[in-house]
Amino acid sequence: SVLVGGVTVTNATLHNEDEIRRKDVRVGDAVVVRRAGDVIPEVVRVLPEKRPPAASAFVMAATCPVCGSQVVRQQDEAVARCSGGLYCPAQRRQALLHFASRRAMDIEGLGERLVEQLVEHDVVRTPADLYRLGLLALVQLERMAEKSAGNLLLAIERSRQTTLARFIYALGIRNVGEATARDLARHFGSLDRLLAADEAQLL
DNA sequence: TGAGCCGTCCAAATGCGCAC
DNA sequence: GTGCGCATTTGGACGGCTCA
Repeated sequence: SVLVGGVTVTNATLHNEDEIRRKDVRVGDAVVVRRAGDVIPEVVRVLPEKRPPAASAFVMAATCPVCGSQVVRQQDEAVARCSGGLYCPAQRRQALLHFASRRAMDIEGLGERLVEQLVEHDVVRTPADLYRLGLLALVQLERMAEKSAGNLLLAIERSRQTTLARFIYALGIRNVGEATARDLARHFGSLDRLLAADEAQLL
């Protein structure tokens, strides 16, 4: 951690692998960090005069550190992704977090720590599993007593009453954000018609 | 009861794909 | 080329809750 403008910074973004190469950032380098906006810390440049002799170049991992699946980077894309899909616990966690987020299904109380536990204990594998959760399973978890468990179950129940647009957005399909989800919902009108359109496309 | 934990929200910047 | 939408990044404030 370092102090930048009176704020402790523990991590700073470098955007992607290409950016690391463009700025020639190596492991062990001293760097200049600036705050973009209120809080976002950004690595601006390297201080070459402070580079340790043993500084090594960054090498992107070939396999996912969580599930061991191959790391794939499509041609013309900047991002490298784990190819494990929902088999990968890290991807499962993020899918659940996105599903529950306020702008998606808005399940209050389902945050990072709780999702972490649900995935770790294999209680929840897909978002659909959330709707099969019971009080007994929840109160086994850390920092989850009856009050919290009850509140969470209520929030999950409430989320059943949602809009088609929110549901589509909650699925976490790449390149389908809120605006696209709204467009799809407006165009198809119902989930059945959307699914039917999908099947018609496959035939 | 109070300390500490947890979840949520927000800010600005940037990369990228795509439509026009 | 421009504009839009999506995704992602981090720290701090705040309210609700758990637990010793």
